[in-house]
Amino acid sequence: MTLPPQAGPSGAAAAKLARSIPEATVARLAVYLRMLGELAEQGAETVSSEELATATGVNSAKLRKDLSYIGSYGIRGVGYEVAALHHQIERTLGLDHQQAVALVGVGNLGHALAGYSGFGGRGFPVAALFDVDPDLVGIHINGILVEHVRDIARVCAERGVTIGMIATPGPAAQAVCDQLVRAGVECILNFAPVLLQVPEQVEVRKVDLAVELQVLAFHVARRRAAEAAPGANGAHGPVPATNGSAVLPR
Amino acid sequence: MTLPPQAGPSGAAAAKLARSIPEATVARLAVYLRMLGELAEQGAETVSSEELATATGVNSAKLRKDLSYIGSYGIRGVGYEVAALHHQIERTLGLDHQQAVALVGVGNLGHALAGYSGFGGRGFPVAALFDVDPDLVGIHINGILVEHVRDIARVCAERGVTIGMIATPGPAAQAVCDQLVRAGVECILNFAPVLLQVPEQVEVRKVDLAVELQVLAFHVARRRAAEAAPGANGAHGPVPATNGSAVLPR
DNA sequence: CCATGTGAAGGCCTTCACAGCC
DNA sequence: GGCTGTGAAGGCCTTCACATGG
Repeated sequence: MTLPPQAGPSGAAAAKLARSIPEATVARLAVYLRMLGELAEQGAETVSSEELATATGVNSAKLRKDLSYIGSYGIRGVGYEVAALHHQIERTLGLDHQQAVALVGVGNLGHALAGYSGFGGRGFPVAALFDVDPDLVGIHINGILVEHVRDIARVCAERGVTIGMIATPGPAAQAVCDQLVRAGVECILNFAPVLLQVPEQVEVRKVDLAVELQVLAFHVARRRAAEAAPGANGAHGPVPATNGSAVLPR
Repeated sequence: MTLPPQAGPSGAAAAKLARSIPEATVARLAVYLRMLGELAEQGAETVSSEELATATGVNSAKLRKDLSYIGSYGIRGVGYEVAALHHQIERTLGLDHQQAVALVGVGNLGHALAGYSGFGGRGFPVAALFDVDPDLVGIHINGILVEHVRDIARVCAERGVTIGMIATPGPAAQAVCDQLVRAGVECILNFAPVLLQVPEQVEVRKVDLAVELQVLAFHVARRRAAEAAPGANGAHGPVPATNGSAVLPR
């Protein structure tokens, strides 16, 4: 939001990236990208904003505005060329280069993440696994060796890891985070229920499953309250397609 | 900010819940709640908005405004009583009643979620597990029997399930969702990478791990572009604690 | 004609700044 | 004196509506 990324000017491969794409838009671009992949598989050549918007659950005007941030790749009167748009979004999201991911903490959740095909299949090969538990260090998960947390710096540097995922218990998370930062990791996806302290240049996103459930619990409670008190306003008002947001900043 | 919260009218157990708490606030209340729990364990009696805000990574004014939606439980010149505030937030989020959760899909991710202690420990006991795989149906995970998806309606009704979690592959998700809805589930947490079609009264939140990584990848790419082009603005501008949001509405 | 791309309006949320109360 | 609670201002994002162009 500060920091207008200043387009890569010189050369034929001038990256668009014109000026700061809103965070909300970036998240949706990833969603559009997946749907475009599916459409391509189905043999579609073009999509209209209306179609793509409906398929991904957004308003078509919003979709067009989102796409306008990455340039004008639509054809008026026709729509968007599926393959070209797919390619442009990939470029914008930086998915034209693979990004090696390191996962720290292969307990319950971490083990599942290590085996999650949604990562490697989408350009995020899990390049390293770490834990402190002697029972885990040395084993292989999905063909990847689990190494000791103390080797984070060396291993991440060797394998060019750019993204770290933390799935340790809360109390261990900050120390692990510090290690990752020291190893030069620029972005961290944090599953531990703690606020990570990082230098400004490091980007953190937090996924908090307990918070997700609590937000849902709130909606259950709200509905019950509305049913119990039919008073005043006709309180059965439909859920207004609220915009959930539980991935918190650092 | 319409309608000043109007204290509980009739009866002792008058539900507060005045009028629509912003969605963003609800998510943060859950975060405050966890921190209040930790503070209570450490023996703290009161916290100031400044302390609680710093500990949870938000602005203190925002925190006070958030708390103002659930009523005035602070003491001017002092702060908030930890135990009382904890209790009020629990009430607001509907955590004073346990909510039974059903999890459909105990493959990779689902298996981890079934064993995730962060749920049961926070008032969300996993009351049922479902899958279609004959190798999985019949086994126990964490002491819970895996049942066949075809029994969703009966089992959920029997056990009073109010929240469903879908961790199936994408193509299976919609059918499972329909089953859960038929079983009377009001809220769904969806880990499958598809847009679920539900009746208005059902609330869906989506957690999409691939999207999370793609958003981070974007930031890596952005930073690289900025480094490659030292032009114009002194582009090392710090990442401004962006507000990630990747849990999407239905 | 039909669908994109976009200025302008509107809404929600955050931040400021200070009055009010302990 | 210190900290809460909140009107007001500001910013980001969404939505509308239409000019633009294939």
